[in-house]
Amino acid sequence: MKNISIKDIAQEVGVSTTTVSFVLNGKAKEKRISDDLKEKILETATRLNYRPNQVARGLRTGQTHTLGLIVEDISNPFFANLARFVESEADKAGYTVMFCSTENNDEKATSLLYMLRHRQMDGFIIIPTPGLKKEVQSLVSEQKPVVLVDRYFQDLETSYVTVDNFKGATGGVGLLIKKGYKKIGLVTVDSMQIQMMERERGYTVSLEKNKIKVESEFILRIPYDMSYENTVKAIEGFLKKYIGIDGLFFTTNYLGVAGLESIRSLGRKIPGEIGVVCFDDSDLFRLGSPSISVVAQPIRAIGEKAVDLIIDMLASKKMDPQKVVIEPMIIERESTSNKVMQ
Amino acid sequence: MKNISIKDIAQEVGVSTTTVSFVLNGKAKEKRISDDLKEKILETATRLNYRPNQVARGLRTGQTHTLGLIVEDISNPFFANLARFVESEADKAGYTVMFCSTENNDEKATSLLYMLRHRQMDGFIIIPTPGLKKEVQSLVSEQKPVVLVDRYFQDLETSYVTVDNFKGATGGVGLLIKKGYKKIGLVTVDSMQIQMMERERGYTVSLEKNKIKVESEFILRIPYDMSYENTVKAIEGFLKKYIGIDGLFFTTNYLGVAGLESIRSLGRKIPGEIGVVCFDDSDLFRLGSPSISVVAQPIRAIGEKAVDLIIDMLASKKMDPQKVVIEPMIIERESTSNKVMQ
DNA sequence: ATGAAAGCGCTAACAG
DNA sequence: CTGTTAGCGCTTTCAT
Repeated sequence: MKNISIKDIAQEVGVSTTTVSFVLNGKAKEKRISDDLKEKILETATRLNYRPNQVARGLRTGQTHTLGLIVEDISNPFFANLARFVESEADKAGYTVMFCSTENNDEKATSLLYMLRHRQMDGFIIIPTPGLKKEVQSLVSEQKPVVLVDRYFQDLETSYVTVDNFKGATGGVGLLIKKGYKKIGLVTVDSMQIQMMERERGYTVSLEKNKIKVESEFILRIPYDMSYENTVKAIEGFLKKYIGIDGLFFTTNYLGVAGLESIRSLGRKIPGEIGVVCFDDSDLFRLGSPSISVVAQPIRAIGEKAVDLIIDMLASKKMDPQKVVIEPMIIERESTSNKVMQ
Repeated sequence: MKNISIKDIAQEVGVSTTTVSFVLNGKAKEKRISDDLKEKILETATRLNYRPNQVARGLRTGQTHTLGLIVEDISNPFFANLARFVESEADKAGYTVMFCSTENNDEKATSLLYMLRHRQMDGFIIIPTPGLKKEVQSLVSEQKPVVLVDRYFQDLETSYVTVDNFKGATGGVGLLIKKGYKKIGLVTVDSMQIQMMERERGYTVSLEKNKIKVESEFILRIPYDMSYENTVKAIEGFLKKYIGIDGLFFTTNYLGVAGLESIRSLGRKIPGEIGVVCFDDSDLFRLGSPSISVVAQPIRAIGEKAVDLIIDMLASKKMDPQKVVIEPMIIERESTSNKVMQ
């Protein structure tokens, strides 16, 4: 059974494809096509089970009604949730989303971006890898709708949606300090990307404000591509080396997960021996025992805002950079009970 | 800056678009185009930064090199991981994937499937909703490459990839029995879908084989669309009503998560007062305290197999139904320590 | 060894 | 009120 086209309908009804196209695109009124004919065309389309070929339409109109979403890793709960909200918000506006994961690899990201461009995406929502600046740059200079999410490039004028990373980290570390933890370590990604730098800055400033000396050995930087097992080992080694550490701030979810595994395997007690706060929330942090205090990102708001910005750009044809910063939420749980209480 | 097309290259070099197309598609040899010309065309294409328009190519060739993946909920870790493996396996074969979530809603699934068809996907990997049989049926009868995953329709001949749900459930419940738990409850989805029916059958048969009477009140069925909060409450009520229950088998990950929350809020101890096994693995189950024994699905194998089946169909044009059943893994953890040991 | 031309399915300016 | 026609960018048959 071959796909039936607008031509088949035209033939069946005995009119031209133009007329059919007009009716099908709701321009019957505008083009003053008789109601009788309109009905007949509509009825025939339904009867033949007509499905417009979006590829052809895309070629003709230059609009595919598809958005490209480039994330770091679709299996990471943060990005998986983001994807879900992006998908449903885009759907409301009649757009579909094409997802891809970069694994934070520049080459992969670049080729993914090319691929999406070849496929004529109408807009791009991108969690950029560190070296993607040039590619994003060219997208912007070609006036394509782009919104960066989670991170951005400081010296590149683009729209972006991100959480206030500095404030989140300050709040998270502040919570540990408030509860009496004094020797607080930081476990972060070995990356110069803005979101991580800001979280680290939040950590540093929070300590300084509380007159706690910042010890650079208390900062552990894990390369992004380190395996899960090695990450667990690295954190174990770190904790064994700096016995004095009584609190830990993780700058992202998967580091927190690995950290919990390390702490458990060392047999240390949370919060008795070590207080813990992690950036990003998850089932494990919420329901694990003990539950883990977190800096939670309002993922729904981030995803919806990113889509809304793109849709606005598409509608208005104005690409002026919009910078949206959303407030994170500090959620206090068992992992930061008062230190003195222990 | 407008996108440059094959025509621009032809003009620049001073040949026809045909020649350019041949060279670009690696048919230079076959068409015996001179090496000089070939080089010149290639060089010009690179210099002008030519990017083929895949929409146009798709219209012409009828192949979009895109697969549609319809999952239940992209934010569920099982599906998020599946998506990731599907994506990377498809990428190896030069295909891109378009993801959509149905939320197990028939209408949404139907319209998503239409949408993907309009966009001329070359193949479909589908986690079907209960009422999607007709749509899948028509896909199959139109000789489109389709693979169902996680579940399938018993009276519809299609390719599918699924785990051995019966065996997994038997093993999971068997583990509880082996450890001395006698009054085992089942928390499942109120659904007639095959994967859930098989898991329930595994539960029943496992009890029967061990001469334990199956009490229908010990089976709690939660509607798919019940909110998380209400699910937690329902499980709490269930546990309060049937005090005798000393073991619980959850047929899917999100029910397990809700169940842990219920058990925690009732203050019951795992495994002291209640043993727990859940279908599907996650960070929470692996790292929570206590850790939870699970029936884990080899997600990577499932995703890769599904893609391979589609790619084979595409290559061979043979759509014969392939039925792949993969072995689940029983992972024993703290939540099923010997009952007598407590 | 290379090019002309048709056509994939759809839209829209222009004609009438 | 409806039809003719050109064309989106690409592939491919047929001709030369």
